[in-house]
Amino acid sequence: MEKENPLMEQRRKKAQDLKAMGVDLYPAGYKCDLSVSEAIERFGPLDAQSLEKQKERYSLAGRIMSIRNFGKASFIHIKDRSGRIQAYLRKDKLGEEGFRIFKLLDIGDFVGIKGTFFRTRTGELTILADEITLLCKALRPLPEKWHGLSDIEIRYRQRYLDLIVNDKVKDLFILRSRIIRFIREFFNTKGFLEVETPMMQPIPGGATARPFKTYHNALGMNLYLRVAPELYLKRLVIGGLERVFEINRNFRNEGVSVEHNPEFTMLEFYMAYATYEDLMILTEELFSDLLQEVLGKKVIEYQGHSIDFTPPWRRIPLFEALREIAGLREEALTDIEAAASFAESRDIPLTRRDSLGKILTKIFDNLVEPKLISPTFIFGYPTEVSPLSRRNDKDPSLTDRFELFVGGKEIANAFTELNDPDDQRERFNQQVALRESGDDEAQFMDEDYLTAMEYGLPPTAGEGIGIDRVVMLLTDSPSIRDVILFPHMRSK
RNA sequence: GGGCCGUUAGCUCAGUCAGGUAGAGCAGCGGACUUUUAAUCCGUUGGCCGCAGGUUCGAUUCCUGCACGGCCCA
Repeated sequence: MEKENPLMEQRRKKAQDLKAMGVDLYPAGYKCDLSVSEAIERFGPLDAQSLEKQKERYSLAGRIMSIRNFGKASFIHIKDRSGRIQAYLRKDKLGEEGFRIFKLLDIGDFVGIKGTFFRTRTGELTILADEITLLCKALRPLPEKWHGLSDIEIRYRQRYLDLIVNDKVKDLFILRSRIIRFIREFFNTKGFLEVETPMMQPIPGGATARPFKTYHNALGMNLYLRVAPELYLKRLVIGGLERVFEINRNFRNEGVSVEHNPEFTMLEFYMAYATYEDLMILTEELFSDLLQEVLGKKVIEYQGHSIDFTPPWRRIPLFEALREIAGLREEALTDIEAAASFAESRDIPLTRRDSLGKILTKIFDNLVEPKLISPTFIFGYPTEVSPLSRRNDKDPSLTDRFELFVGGKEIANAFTELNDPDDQRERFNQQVALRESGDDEAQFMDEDYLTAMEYGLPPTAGEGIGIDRVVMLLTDSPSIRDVILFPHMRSK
């Protein structure tokens, strides 16, 4: 157990004194007449004279955030979920004993306050307390009032302190919640059914990523935390649900960075009878409505860039982007040697087993992706890197797939689904071959999914959108850790 | 995994270049103060200087290793 610092000893002493006076340090509940914002809404518009006439008493509750003492009177600010408000405590109003109890309270304690509202000399709406009730004694001191809490490590590890002290952090997570609520409503309105599919899967599929492994004792089997819900959602489309979506966590066993957390929130949705081109239009509508709803505008500022989401967005074939933006010569698109030497000339590291598609992907990630600031659909991905996507009718070496890039980040991945079970089997076989040659991100053979597919997956298009990255964009956050309440950290 | 940077009081930070046993503001504690709001004024407590070694008469400071964090790269 950690040694208590002197500040905590003093607080414990005060707690003892309060207890000795018969004060309950941790009472159950408190009846609040108003939240802080309701109080401000109701009494904020009134001037000093009209407030004088209001004789009704109201109760509020919150955490003490500051105390300014004046001998026989004090000003404090208390904060609840909705805001902060000042309270004025006077010895002649609280009484001898009430004031003595108040003097034993600290910043960080929760209190209930009952009284009437008035306006101070400087015009601030304030509750004049005639009763103060301790609701919870805090034994540890809060971070400092002026500089607040800025140590990034403490902010992430003890997010509750960050939330108490940094109002902007609270606002950000409220916005995150509104974003997710809007997305949910958007899909519900369009006739999509929200579903939940397994987080623990016997065969991890649906994405090119390394899974976390776990073990089920009673069943005596290995399970994997899902890297994507994709194959289960498509089983539901086979089952006739036709329009489904899921907003939930995916787990990928990879390093952490400003753009990666091992568990992250993904939206996936599937729409029968649609194509990936229909999804481009749907995605434009989703974002443009989302921004209008939660920000009231369609243009955002992200890390110094102004980004306009007004549709339509740019659509660039992958190979054209590689030529025009990365500066790759035409022949390197089909010649692995030329592509590899181009990559090496730009200091892009390759491994020996990298296929042409992999090399082109790496060139894209390094040279094109960072430059795609305004919303851009890149489409026409090679079949070999798209094992679940339908082949393009005109060029079967490519698939009907797009990725959406905004602010130099990949935000969404979508395609017309491969629904030919024989082709799917071949693609799985290729993945298995990759895995056997040492690529532990390659996918597994999934016979159960193939069986489902043999019953008939209607023509369908599906898309995944990284929710954390969307929240990063809309809150101008440089790191994914800023938009996840409890980002993963090494244990100390 | 590699490179660079950081870790000093509850919080925010000086001090480290040039080694001599640690400072400020806020918070806390004591005192004055019944309309303040970073309240003010007087006084004052508080530190394994991330951890472990090494060099040295002496290390928060120099060296090495480790831990945790940040950024960049893989």
